[in-house]
Amino acid sequence: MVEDKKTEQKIFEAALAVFHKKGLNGARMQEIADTAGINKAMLHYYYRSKEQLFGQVFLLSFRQFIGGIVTILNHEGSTWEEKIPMIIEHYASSLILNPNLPLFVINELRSNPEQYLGIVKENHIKETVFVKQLIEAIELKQIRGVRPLQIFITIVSGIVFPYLAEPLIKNIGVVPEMGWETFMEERKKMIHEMLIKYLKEF
Amino acid sequence: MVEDKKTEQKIFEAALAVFHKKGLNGARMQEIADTAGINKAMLHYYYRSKEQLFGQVFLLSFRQFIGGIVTILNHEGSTWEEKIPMIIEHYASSLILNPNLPLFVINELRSNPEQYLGIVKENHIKETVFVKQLIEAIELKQIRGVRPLQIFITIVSGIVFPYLAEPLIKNIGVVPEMGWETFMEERKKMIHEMLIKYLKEF
DNA sequence: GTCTATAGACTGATAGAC
DNA sequence: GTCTATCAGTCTATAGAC
Repeated sequence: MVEDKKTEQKIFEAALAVFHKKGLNGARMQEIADTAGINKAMLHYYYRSKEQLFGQVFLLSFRQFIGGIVTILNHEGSTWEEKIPMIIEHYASSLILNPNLPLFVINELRSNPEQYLGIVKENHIKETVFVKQLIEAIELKQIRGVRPLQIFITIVSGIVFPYLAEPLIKNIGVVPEMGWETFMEERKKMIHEMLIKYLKEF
Repeated sequence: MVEDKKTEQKIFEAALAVFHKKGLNGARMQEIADTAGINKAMLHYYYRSKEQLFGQVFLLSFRQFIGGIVTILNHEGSTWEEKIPMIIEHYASSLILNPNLPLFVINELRSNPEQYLGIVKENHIKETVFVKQLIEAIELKQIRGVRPLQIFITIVSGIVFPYLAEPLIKNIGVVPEMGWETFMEERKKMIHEMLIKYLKEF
């Protein structure tokens, strides 16, 4: 229980990679074992079943997906206006590191909505600093009276969706010519400007 | 080949429903047969293999997802400004009828990017009337100089993403209190106003 | 065309040697 | 802790009767 964290960790990292790419149904225990560079039997030795291994992978993935953002939303040292580019930047950079994460979380959450309901509900954004700052700004008539959730979803949609639909977007438009990175840089700038303009000029 | 389109069609409709909900890996031929109300052997009689049945389902689904929108984008009798709410309304209403379609298409496109590349490339939006109208408006300095693809993706993101992340959104915010329909009506209005304001006032 | 029965392949899980 | 060998269950696909 103390020594040999190594194998257990190798398995978990391999499971993360394979599950993220193939999902629960598409993933094979054999492939996870191969990726980890060990035998299939070890997966069961450390994690009992595929389902349990998956459960742990999902839990971490979900917290990774939603957790980082909550930290920003609750940041005390910045205004709501400063937080918007922070949120944009957070998603954009974490998606480069882990482009499969959002689709993985969304998919498995959709196949088993009730099973993971508890974990999801832990992450209410209603009580965050960001939302409180927006509500206050609305009351002071500094910005338009839009529901904070709508503002939040607009940011997340604008950045995350293109990554979900990447194989689609790359082939229906001009992305090949300009490059994906340039495309995403344009997007970040556009969403930021658009949102600020909409909120402040009314 | 002439008579008995009935069984073949029943199978196909069942396959649509099951594949959309469970994906290629999650779907079972048995479940499709049960849904269609016939025997499992009939699936192979009409469609040879699971893979072939899936291929036909995907093809129709993809065209359904992208085809309707291309018609709007190529509508001659409306300005770019009129088309924006049309696009929003199109996605919003088709998603109510078929909430699993976008995730299905995105998922299977991501697992086999190269296999369906040909079908995707058929649907370039570069040459559409909508894009030409936007480019013309940009040249006449009527609107801000934003890449048309960015405008299009902003609309699609804003409407489609909430449906993808529905189980997430419903539980992190205030949606339960206000209801999903109200939430989406607010979104449609917000995206429309935000985009027009951003494009026209610069 | 439609069914039942079953073959054949794959996969998650475990037993048992080391 | 780690491996090989294998079981038991599941799923696609087909053979064959009607």
